[in-house]
Amino acid sequence: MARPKTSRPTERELTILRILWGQGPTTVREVNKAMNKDRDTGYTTTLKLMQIMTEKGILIRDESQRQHVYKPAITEEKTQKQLVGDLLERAFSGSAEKLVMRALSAKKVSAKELERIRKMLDELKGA
Amino acid sequence: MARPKTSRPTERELTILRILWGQGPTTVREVNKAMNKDRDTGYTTTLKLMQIMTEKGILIRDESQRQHVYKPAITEEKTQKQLVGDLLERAFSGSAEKLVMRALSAKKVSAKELERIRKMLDELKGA
DNA sequence: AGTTGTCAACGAAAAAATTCGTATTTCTTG
DNA sequence: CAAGAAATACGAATTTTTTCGTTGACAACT
Repeated sequence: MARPKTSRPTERELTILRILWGQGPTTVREVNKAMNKDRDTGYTTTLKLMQIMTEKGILIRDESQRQHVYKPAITEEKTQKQLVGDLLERAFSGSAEKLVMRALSAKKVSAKELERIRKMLDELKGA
Repeated sequence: MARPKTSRPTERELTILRILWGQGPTTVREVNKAMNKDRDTGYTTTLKLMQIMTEKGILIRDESQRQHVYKPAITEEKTQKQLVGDLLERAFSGSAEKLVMRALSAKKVSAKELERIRKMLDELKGA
């Protein structure tokens, strides 16, 4: 009777998406190879995950070759926006300020990056 | 044969944590009441979740009263930092800049908040 | 043609997360 | 004290997520 309804990618699905974002459209074998740098994962496990993701509409499959080629159905940008927006509500009750604060405390950020973030703030303010 | 150990709270566990952060230490009944504003949830379901969370060490239970009183075992700050740090790695390959950018595009943020975020950046730069 | 290697399809099973019914304990009130 | 209310404990069922073994298709090579 478990009943989640969010269309959020699961843990392993996100791993696959991250690999596809990094490498562009590719085959199960390549994804599985990248997967194994993180954690031992059987080939058929990766295959099954990607088949399920295709059924769910998370991936798109090109079957014109014997080795099917997969790519995300939704852009990296949209997925990331959805994920961070979701965390914003679920863990920060909607406070972007707090989320940003925690993010910057969780990870050391270079001065250069800080500068770019500041520029982004300026642009947002202008708009 | 599913996932290994993740020290990350699950979906429902996070819902409960958020309620406890907002209300302070409280009883199962109160948590369940708040829970039902989001989604229909039986009392025993909430109870069971909180019992499991106590076993896991996520919550601390005060049994001195008949109505046990629960509170988070870890601070809101640490949990949030862990969650956002985790998302940072899993979905943004460690780029805090990108995460902040997506966060600010996912949610409209007031000028006042933007100003406070800027101040935070200044302090980080100083340090 | 037979062997070998690679790949997708399928089904099943294990693990984790979620849900709730029932039993039991404890308190309250008449 | 008895009866009912309210709370916790226990156990099990259900759903989702993750994993992989097995099979069959297909191609390349001998």
